[in-house]
Amino acid sequence: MIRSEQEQVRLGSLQQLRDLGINPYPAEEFIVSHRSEDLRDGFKEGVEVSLAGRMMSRRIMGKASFAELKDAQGSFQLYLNRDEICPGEDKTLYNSVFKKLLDRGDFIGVKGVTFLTKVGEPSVKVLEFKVLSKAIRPLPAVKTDEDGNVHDAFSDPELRYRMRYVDLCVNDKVKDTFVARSKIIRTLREAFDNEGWLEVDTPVLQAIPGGAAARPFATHHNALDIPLYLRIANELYLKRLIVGGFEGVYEFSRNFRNEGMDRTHNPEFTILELYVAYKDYNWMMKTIENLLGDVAKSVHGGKAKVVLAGQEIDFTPPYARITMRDAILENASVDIDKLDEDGIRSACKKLGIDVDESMGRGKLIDELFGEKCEHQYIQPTFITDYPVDMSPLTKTHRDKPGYTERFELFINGTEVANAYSELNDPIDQRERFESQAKLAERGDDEAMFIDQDFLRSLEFGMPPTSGVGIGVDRLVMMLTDQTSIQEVLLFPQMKPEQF
RNA sequence: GACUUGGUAGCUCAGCUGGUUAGAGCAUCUCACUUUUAAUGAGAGGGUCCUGGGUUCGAGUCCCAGCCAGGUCACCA
Repeated sequence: MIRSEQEQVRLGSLQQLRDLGINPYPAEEFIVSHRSEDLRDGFKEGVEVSLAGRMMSRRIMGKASFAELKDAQGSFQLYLNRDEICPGEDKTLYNSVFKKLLDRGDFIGVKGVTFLTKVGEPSVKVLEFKVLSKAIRPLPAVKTDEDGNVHDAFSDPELRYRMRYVDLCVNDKVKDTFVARSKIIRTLREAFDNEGWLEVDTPVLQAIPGGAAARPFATHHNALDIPLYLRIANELYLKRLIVGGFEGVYEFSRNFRNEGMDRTHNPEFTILELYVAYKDYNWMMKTIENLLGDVAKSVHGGKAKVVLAGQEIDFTPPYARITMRDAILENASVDIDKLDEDGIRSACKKLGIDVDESMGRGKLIDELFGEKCEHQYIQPTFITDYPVDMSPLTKTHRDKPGYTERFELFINGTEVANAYSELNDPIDQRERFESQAKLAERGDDEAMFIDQDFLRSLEFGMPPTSGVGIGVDRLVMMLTDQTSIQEVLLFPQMKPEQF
């Protein structure tokens, strides 16, 4: 293996540490008394502390030095004085070990006493230090000046995503994004648990990849000798649990779709699915807008207004509600209620939308909405009442024939949530699956598979239920002002690197 | 999948119509420096110019093919 100059120097230092009897990778615990931010809060001088972390920078001034020690909370300044580190004649520990053999990026543990420097910087005067782990590769040397400008940022997206560990070490804002992601998920989970809804785990490996229309990843089970698929959705399993008597179930579901990748799509992604018995989609709209208002506040210090791509998004409920028919009427001047399938098809063609004969009425309406409407909805907006043939798992509308009780939530022109009054009529559900099968014959490769066991479960009776799926990754993007899904996934999908 | 932009030192980037030994800042190494904080001063080393072909007296630069990434589009109800 070819090593760079800097790596060779570090490997040499590693050997010299060993020659001095210092284990660069010790096994024993290092007791930490404080972490950086805790120590800074209510800082007092003269406190004995022990800290551990990564040494991010050093300023050596002859017989004294300063260093930045970075832990999970932040950074803290260390002060080292030769004669306090080495009270006797032997100055090796300071002159050789600290000044020569340690490098930026090494983990060290220190024991010392807190004090304020001349310029008032809270610091630890180090009396003892210990090598905890030697780094062989140099971290990028990112520096921030007194005005907060970042110099020589580690910014190449390919390197950042492939080596997220380095990204997290040197780009503090990256860590903040993932802390926010965790907080968003925790806030959602706490809200559901407070309602008494049950968090469940359902199969990731499925024999029939149902609940959505998407190309699955296929695999094979050797012992059973059958094909299995990574789930594209978990919806049909959660409904079986409502049949089984749970009145509220939810799952943070990692789903897998074998499709294109772009700024808002990764092959694996997380959907929060929630199903609550005896509720309808009107109740779900209220629930979702209140929930997202609270989630926004939880990550923005009590404020429900967030900035996303330079625009302010207000998560304060209530959110605008508009039917799909009215949305299309407003944005494309087409009244879908007055047109049959062929009428809508020719309206699409006039608007320059690419359509073909395999598309049914619902699919045509969906194209029309996707092309002309959805990008208009920047502030949180519920689009309601979708055509029945695009929504094979949704209850028909209580008083609008041909439509369903479904809504999607759009924020910043992107779909964030999709919810229904769930279809619980087993006869109707069977017919819907059959018409999906007909669409498939007609050439629609996104039509759903028929899941006979799911139909059987409905025949045992499912209470009226409302369900929702929330795109967790997209929600995190919107609450952390990120425009790429890769920025909210710790390890976004990449082509394998050649070593 | 299509189009497009890019790939040069550990990191961030220059490198003109092809022309001596490929540059800068930070980082690294050596020396100095006992309160600095983008520490400072002096000096030094460090390169598969993404890979493979081609054109040419001569290629980081031009051409072809490939690899990887970003962006846009398609796809993803």
